[in-house]
Amino acid sequence: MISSNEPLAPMLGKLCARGTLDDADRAAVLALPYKLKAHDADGYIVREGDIATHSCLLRTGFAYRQKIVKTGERQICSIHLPGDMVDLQNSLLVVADHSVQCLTRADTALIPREAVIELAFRRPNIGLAMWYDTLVDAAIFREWTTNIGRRDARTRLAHILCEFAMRMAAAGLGDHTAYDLPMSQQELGDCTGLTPVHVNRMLRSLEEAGLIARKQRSVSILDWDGLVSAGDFDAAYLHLPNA
Amino acid sequence: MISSNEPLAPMLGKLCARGTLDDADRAAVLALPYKLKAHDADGYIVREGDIATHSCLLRTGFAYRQKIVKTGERQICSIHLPGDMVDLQNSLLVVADHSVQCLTRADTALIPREAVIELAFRRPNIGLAMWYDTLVDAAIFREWTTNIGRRDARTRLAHILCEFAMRMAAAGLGDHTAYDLPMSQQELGDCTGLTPVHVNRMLRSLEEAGLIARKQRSVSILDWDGLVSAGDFDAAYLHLPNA
DNA sequence: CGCCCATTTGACAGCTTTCAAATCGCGTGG
DNA sequence: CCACGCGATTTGAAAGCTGTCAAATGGGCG
Repeated sequence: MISSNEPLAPMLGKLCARGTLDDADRAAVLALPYKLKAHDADGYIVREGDIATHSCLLRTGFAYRQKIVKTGERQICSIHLPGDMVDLQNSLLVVADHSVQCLTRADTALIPREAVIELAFRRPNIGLAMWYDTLVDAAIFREWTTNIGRRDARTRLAHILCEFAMRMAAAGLGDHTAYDLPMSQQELGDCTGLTPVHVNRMLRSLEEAGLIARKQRSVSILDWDGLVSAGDFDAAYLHLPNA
Repeated sequence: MISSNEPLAPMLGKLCARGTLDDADRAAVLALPYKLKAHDADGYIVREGDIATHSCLLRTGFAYRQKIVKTGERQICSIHLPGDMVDLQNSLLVVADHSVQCLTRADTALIPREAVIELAFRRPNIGLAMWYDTLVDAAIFREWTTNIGRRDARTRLAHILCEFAMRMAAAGLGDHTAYDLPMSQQELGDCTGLTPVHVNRMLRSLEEAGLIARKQRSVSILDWDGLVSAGDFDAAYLHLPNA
């Protein structure tokens, strides 16, 4: 068993969920060179336009990908949990087409880009798991496009609450009926293409329907099946291993 | 030089645009086993829920990825041009989380999934180019999420017209000021999260502003800079090689 | 205790949708 | 070569979901 105080252990856990790794693969992952870094809430991990030199593992804390439009509004394209490899996207594409920013204080491990690529092809099991992981990210992007493009506000919010519940549970951060959501209603709006005012109204609607309860930013799901139905949610796109 | 009547030649062209391939790599790509298939307009290449056995190269014609929501409406998540490897996404994820459908009549080459993966890891240059290609797809998904979530209807349409123009030109299907768009206004609406009626009005608005001209489904861009500005368009996310 | 930011609420405006009908384009058949 | 028919496009009017603006309330931190 791998000691959990290995800094790269969360990455190993993620890769094992995305593919099949043998003992030598596991050791190779933990042997990657890295540099630890701490980030404040709202700190940037990557800025749009950056040239990638490192790939980033989110060890603790939450982060999100965002793009800014002409009017100054922003769109959050995905949320990342502890254990996520936040930046395989940008680091292979070289020039970052979006920013990655911290939602909370966070600890990361920066791994040189070349070391990641070298490992991916030296040990195909690992490479396939990493590739798979980036494709799951892509599947989530597609679902978010669909969510914003073709669902009404209430359904969008119910959907995203279901997604977070499933992913938090899969990451071991709470079961799928209760979790702490480290996001403001403004940020929820930036995820769903809504204004914070309307997010507030729709959350209240979900609460009044008895589907969820809120206390500060912790969400309890009182009626999972009801929320799944209200959110038109089908977890297939998350490609979770034990589903 | 590779003979252009090699059925897999379009794939080679795409991969060369996504990475650096030597002669042995090129020969290995063309040596992939494949089966040719013809599709009618609206025919399915992959259906949501399918178990992937083959990866698909779009040799001629246009295709799109789509997801259907509870109300029966659909969201188109991306458009694919001749030469695109339409299904690396689904074939590595195993269970398709979305459908791929033909916009026009199309010819494809089906390549066994295992052969693709084996080649990717046997020849890292090829693997990296394929991985890169899936990441560019992901970058386009993010931009579409942003487009739909945070831009108004007119801007969305101008943006998508710019994207098509750049990609058509990059694929050698017209220059970036005129191209044939094989989509109905209904389908444009499914790309942008709009109704066909509103697509019609906004296209007219772009036309009246002197930015574009339309004749049937062929689009002429009269004022490229104006359309780029109206569409808040920055081609960086397309990660085109010669940009 | 007091400040600051997030949340909440209400009234109103507006962009986009909805519903319907007319027009146009184009392949088919006489 | 022209009439017919069907789907796509176009247009108008009205409804509605979501956004905007503004102010009140609430909670956390120094």
